[in-house]
Amino acid sequence: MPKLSQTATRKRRALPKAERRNQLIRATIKCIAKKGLAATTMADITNEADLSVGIVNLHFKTKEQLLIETLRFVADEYKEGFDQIFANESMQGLEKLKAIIDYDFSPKIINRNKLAVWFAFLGEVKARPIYQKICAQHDDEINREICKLFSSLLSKNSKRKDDFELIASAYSALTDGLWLDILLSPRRSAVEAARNAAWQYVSGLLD
Amino acid sequence: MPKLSQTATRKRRALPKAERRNQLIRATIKCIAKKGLAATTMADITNEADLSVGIVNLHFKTKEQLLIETLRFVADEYKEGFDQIFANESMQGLEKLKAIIDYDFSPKIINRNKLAVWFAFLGEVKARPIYQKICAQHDDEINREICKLFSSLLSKNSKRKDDFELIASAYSALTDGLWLDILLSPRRSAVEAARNAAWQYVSGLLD
DNA sequence: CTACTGAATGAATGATCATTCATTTGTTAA
DNA sequence: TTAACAAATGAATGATCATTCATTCAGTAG
Repeated sequence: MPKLSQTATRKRRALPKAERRNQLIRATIKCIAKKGLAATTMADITNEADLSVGIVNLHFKTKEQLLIETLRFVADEYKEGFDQIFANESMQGLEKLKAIIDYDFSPKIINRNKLAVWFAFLGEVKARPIYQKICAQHDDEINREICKLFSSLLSKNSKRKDDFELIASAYSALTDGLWLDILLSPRRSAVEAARNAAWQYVSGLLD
Repeated sequence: MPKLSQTATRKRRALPKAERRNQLIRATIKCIAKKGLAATTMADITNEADLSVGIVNLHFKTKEQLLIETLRFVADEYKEGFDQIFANESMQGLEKLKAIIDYDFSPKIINRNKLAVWFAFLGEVKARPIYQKICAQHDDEINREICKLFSSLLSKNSKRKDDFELIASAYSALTDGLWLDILLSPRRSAVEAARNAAWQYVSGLLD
């Protein structure tokens, strides 16, 4: 039985469920970036959110569930911005690819906390099929779009027109690798250099 | 006080220290690949090695130390093979780069357990400076060599000769991204495709 | 104001796990 | 053969942590 009246400085306010869940997910992202996936405890997360320990089990059934939804949150956020660009029919071909590159290295995506979360989960993928599934779902759709884009971009390039699938996966791998680079060595210049590297790869293909 | 005589089926044999340490590191690699870095316990590791729980603290002071040396093991192993190729003076320029690509996608390096270990640690880098340091140490040296290589390869290419640093980091990022790809979707064809993608990138630069 | 609802709290619980160390066993030098 | 040493064992310990749930409290309908 809890003590009767603590000197509780905490203000209690009921928030819409969706907002509480978001608040907890944001706290989880911060904690994973700060302490790592392995070392992040429920107490860390609820402290970061300035809430009580019991609350995770109220809004998410378990810690595992919170982690899964945190991964989904990060993945969905990326995909949403990506889809917006692809849905924009006023852009075509190279212009669209340029927009994707700008997006991939914009402050919205290049956020060290979120990059840390993304790679923390990727690192557990072999052991946790559920993480694998969440990542793969988006990757497949993205890959299909990128493939289409390169297919049309290269259709007039007799030398490379048949390699569009290989090129699309190289492009995606390059982006992943550059993100990892930024996470590992957060030099001020790294983001600009990464964007240039991605752009140079693409423009080199289209000579 | 331990019980006096179990029906112990385990054979006890003193092994040279270095061999026991290697045995434990190999078991750690297997466990991290199977259960993930977060979920791997000392009991898992010592079970996998068919040894008793106390042995890790005998040969490595703590679990953390074992993990650090496991990361170092994987990193060193890669670097050793890389250095061998670079030290071979009978290869030059493009031939050497081709050898590096072959090495990067050879069975020695493309081992899903080791890839899983590598990315598991990378995912914790932001939270654990020591992991960062171990990875960065090799990366810097490797990057310097790759830079030199591209610098000489591109020296006669007036269009790209000044971009060799950008190109070298794109090349390294591409390799990392392709490894990640292989870890995530272990299709039978992925390794061949990855090698081709890397090679295509390089040959595209040299037209 | 009162009663009701359900969000939020946090002490308590029980499970898991790294680490310790007294004891056992293999190895080797005398 | 034996004594001395070092390697290995694994039960016990204590720390950490996720989860539970009785209780508290804020908001609201009547």
